[in-house]
Amino acid sequence: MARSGAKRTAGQGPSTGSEETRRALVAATIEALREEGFSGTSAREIARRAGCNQGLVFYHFGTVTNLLLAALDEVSSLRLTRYQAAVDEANDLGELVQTAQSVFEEDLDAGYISVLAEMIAGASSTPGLGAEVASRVAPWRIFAADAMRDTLADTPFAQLIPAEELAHGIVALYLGLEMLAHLDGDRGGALALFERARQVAGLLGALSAGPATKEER
Amino acid sequence: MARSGAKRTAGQGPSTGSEETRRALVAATIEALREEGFSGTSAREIARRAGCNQGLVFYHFGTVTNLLLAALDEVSSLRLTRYQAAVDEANDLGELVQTAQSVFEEDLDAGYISVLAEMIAGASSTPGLGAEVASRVAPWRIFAADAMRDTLADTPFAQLIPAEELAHGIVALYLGLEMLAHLDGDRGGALALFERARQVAGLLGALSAGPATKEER
DNA sequence: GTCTATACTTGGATAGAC
DNA sequence: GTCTATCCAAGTATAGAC
Repeated sequence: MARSGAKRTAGQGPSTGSEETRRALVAATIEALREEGFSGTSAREIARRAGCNQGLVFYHFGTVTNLLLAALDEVSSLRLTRYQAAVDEANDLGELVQTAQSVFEEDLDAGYISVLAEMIAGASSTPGLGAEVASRVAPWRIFAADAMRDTLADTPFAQLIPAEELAHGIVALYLGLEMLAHLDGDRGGALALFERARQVAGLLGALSAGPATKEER
Repeated sequence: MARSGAKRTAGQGPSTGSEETRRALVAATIEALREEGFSGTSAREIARRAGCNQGLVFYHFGTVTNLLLAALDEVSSLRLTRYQAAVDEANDLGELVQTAQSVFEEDLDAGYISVLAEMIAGASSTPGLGAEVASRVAPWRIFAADAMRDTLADTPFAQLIPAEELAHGIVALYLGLEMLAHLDGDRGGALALFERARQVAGLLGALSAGPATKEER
């Protein structure tokens, strides 16, 4: 709401009024990117969703573009943390795919990947934005590569295809699946693929590990 | 240029002045979508590139959105024809991947998939546009499914994963690879993947067909 | 830090001359 | 069919009051 009252703990507590507004603006930007797309995410639309005045966008972030990037930073940080936690829980390829599916559905529901997709697509329209977005997408690829490396370490696939190449493909596929699912409001196609991947992963796991079921490490 | 002179064969030849202008506008729209993105593709920007007046966008297409869709139709028709020809030439999975790679580079150079990506991303910002875009993307999936079916018909993969599911993934991957390549102006990641896919395809082909090299059908 | 008001620009769309 | 001129809405950004 960003009104004036509601004084904090006075000693500049964990979140000042200013920080509160910044946060509200970032959250509103994520929301707007997801629901209105890049070109629909104007300073006025953001402020409306944040429940504050349009001028605050410029006071706090200077330009709309900066706020868009702050939103992308927020999403990136939020999701990479979540992805890491999810991957840490997975013990084999099958579990990794299973985990990826839950996370994918979260992303779809919350529109996080929409934010990414809108920023990538929107980057063409603003000089210099492409590089900024690219530098924020890079960690996603690094994360995916690390995850691939860890999970495929002692399987024959590590020799067949390098983790970096596979990671590039995984990120691209994830992005593409999100866009298609969002486009026709139907995640069925993507979910069927995850299901199939899980099944194939189980099959491959059984083959490469031999008849032994677990604890062979 | 869309000026008045240059009379045609008088009997309403293969392209009247009107048709010429429509074509110029569509071509300019494709160009603009690729270079300026969805939000940068305004009636004025399009007219500037077409070398004609801004009002003609509305005279010929009613709204900018209609012109955008006409551009998407053009790209879709152009590329599906090309894809079909390419697939018809391929005799096995390896050749199919090889063909897909050339076509992918064409798409990247000409920006055709950028047009698709921008329209998908931009659809969020205009009510009703999503459905229009979706109906124009559907043929791509159908095409991919048919291509998969034909190529995998007598391999064990046909049993392992249905053509429709695979097709959905292929389209998503293609779209995602294009967006990433366009974002950081580097197609290396995508090309490495194609290269790897070709290699794996060769390996799988050899396995599933046995030691025989060709003409086993 | 936040709000109101406003200057300036760009874009969608139409009217009317040619 | 095409162009010029114009209206109106929406967007970015800034100034100044509170």
